[in-house]
Amino acid sequence: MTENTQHQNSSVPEPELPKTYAPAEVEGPLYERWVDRGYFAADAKSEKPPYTVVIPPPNVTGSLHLGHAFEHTLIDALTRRKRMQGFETLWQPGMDHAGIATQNVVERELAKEGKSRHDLGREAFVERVWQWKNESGGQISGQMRRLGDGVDWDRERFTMDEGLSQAVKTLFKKLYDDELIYRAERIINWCPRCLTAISDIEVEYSEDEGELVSIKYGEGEETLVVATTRAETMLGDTAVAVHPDDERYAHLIGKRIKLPLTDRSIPVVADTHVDPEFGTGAVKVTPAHDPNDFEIGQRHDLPNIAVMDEHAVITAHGPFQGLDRLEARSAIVGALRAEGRIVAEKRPYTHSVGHCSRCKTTVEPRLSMQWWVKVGPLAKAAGDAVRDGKVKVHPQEMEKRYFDWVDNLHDWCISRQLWWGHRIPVWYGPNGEVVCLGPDDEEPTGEGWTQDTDVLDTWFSSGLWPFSTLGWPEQTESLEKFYPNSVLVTGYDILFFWVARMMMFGLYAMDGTPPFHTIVLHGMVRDQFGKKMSKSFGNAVNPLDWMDKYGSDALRFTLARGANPGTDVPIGEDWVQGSRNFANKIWNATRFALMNGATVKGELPPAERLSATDRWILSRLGSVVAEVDAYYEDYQFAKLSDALFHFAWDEVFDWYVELTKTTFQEGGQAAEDTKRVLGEVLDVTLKLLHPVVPFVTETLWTTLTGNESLVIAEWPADSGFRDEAAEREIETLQQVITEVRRFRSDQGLQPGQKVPARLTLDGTALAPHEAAIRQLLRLQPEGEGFAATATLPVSGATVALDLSGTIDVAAERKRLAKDLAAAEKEITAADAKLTNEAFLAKAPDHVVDKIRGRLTKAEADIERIKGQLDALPAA
RNA sequence: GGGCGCGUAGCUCAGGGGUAGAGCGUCGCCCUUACAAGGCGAAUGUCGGCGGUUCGAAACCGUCCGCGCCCACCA
Repeated sequence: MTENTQHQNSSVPEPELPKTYAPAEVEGPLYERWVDRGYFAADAKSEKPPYTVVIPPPNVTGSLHLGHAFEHTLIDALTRRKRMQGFETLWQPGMDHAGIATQNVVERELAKEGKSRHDLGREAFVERVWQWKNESGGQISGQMRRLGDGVDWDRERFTMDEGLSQAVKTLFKKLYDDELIYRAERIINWCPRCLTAISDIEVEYSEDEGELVSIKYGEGEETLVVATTRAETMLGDTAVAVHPDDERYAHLIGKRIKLPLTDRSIPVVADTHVDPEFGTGAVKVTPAHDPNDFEIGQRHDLPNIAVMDEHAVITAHGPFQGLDRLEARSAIVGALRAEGRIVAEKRPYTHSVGHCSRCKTTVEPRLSMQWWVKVGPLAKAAGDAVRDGKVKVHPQEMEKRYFDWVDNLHDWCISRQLWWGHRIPVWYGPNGEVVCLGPDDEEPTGEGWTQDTDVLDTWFSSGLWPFSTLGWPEQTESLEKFYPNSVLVTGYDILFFWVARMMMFGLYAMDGTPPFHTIVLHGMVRDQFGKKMSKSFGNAVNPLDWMDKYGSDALRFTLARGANPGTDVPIGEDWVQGSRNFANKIWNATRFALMNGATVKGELPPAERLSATDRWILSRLGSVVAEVDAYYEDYQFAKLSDALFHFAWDEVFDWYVELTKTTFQEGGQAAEDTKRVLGEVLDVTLKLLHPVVPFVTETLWTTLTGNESLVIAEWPADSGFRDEAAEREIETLQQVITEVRRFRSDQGLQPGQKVPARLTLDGTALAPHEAAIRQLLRLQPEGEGFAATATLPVSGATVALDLSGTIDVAAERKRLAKDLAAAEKEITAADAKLTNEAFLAKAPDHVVDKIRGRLTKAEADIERIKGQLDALPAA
């Protein structure tokens, strides 16, 4: 006891580490130091092999949520490890202009001032958005710094900046010239609130309650009944369609019938699209307001009559003009009822209704002139790149979704009737000229020339992100060095929005080179009960709150630990706290090591000279390095974090460190050797942990080694050292100690209470560990008048404890009886197996051996337990 | 209507033909001089139901029940 104290005071100075782990103080100064030293700067001229990952650009509108923190943790861990492995690493930062989202936010700001964007005009409005972007864009960068994202800030890009805008124009022009972009009038998804077209995937469908009404069309003999949920569109009907084989309506096909509430008559057409089994088998056809009807209209050369404007307000002349679509619906049904044309009253009907993904307004299909990307050849190439194995998808199950999508893709509507975004580079001349400008072309200045007023879908520019950020279309050194990207890490929710588009554009613009080799799709962050996080539900968490409270390391570790491939990640505050506790544990263990002279200086002592304890931990360390590497290569973040957690805490801190205490007390060469081994184990463990928990490991490692930074340290290699004999020996030691501890606990002995004991270890593997056993179990030398009242034979050795009559015999009998029953059950089970000929004939040898071993052990246990029972004093 | 996935300890989830695992939580003892943000010990599950394959099934197959997600132009 006193010796130990002396040892600390005399030979080793107090470590520079504060006694208490305070995450905020540890993390505070590190990040800017890393940036200032240029660790994260990617050098295109470097000889090192490149490793590139782009940030999925967050919307400038916002701040980062836990989903970003999660994604960034994964990307940062990957790139930090690669950097340590000697790659020239580029973690590309930047933001997305997020067309509709941003415009909506700024319009809301304006609304507070009682203005609309039209009050400002286009130019002033766009100016206002830029202003807003410049004011709020810094938030995200601050959060990324706090998280520890090792990005190259000098390369930060924005999808609307000058260079990227040039890239957008270049690609548009190329696609246009290749006739892969065209302009056409089609039915599109229209948001009557955002006042723009949106693409198919920007529509979210939900099962909504509607009402189906049946309306009688026609006069006299020539009538039929149609069913609809959208009565208001009847004003734009230009036909009724029936199935060609439907005998009920055969006599009407080709005839014209009267359209109620109007003075028009419309034809009855035969079209196989109609399902005779559904409803009445007759469908009203409104080509201007329904995509199916539009196609029927095309087939039968029907006119398109639009009856609503961009606000979904009725424009058709008559009593309904000016009514909103919903008001019009009930008004029209009312009018029809008055005419006696409602043959079956409204009945509830659940059907799929599309909503704008931005504002949830019900989408109105609308006939409109828009710009389109002809996706056929692009999507084919995007599918093939994955099919051919040029691009790998993790987890692989997601491939199927990807194929389903790219193989069944409709043309992509890329024009938006917004002001914020990349303006379509097409000009119209006074004599009907249409000119698409490239990035270097002069804008036409003559009388009557105007530019297309639409902007591009925001995903058009994000589709170029893997190469536009590197300077494309210029053939820059960076493009040469860092394209294609190594891996893309993003959520499965934007597989179609973003990943597939990058694949299409990357392959197209970069001569068939896919934008990345590997796609890693992660899940969504959820709350601790697995519920989706949302502001309205009140379970959304600001990552900064938890980082302030527990540290970025703790948040990162928790997120990494939950990252099972492709699955959603639940997270709760308790878990972050648990990770903070882990960081604290690492902190304290390292402090202990430093106080006891752990070192990384000099060669490791030769294995022959090392104790079994040292050989065991070095053997385990090698295995863990290999294991962690394998998990990294397979993007198994949860597995690698968990492996490190258990190795560090259970094996290094709870066992190895405890065992070194005895060695350090005894001193001598063994202690010197152990100082070096302990230093080695911490050195490697901190390196392995660094990509996930960069801050605390940096502080501890630089203190331990005196080196500049862990960020640029070399990633550990598996030493290849394995010592199975030592591993078994220490395992036995652990079993003995656990067994005796359990006995002590059952006996109600206080942990600190010393007990006189006699150990008989001669001839067993445990002989060299007597001092450690005594220390860990608080066993004293037997002393005078030693009277053993409990003897535990374990692994061939015995531990006799002098409990001087205080033993709780009843408790011990109970425990032993339980153990005995378990062992007997084990024997019965093993016997049954080993006498089963079918089993013996078919089971592999190692299984049979295992069962035999189990039998032997159970038999030995029974002997031991009987001996213990016999040795117990009478109750 | 198609496709994918999931139902394992109180909660959240790993595992995956050969004696049921982790984190958090629970119970008991302890401020043992790195750490109470800690140590030691303990309890807890007919691995959704039913069939089948197998020497052996929580795992493989079939089926049913319950959940989730993605896709789809059925008025």
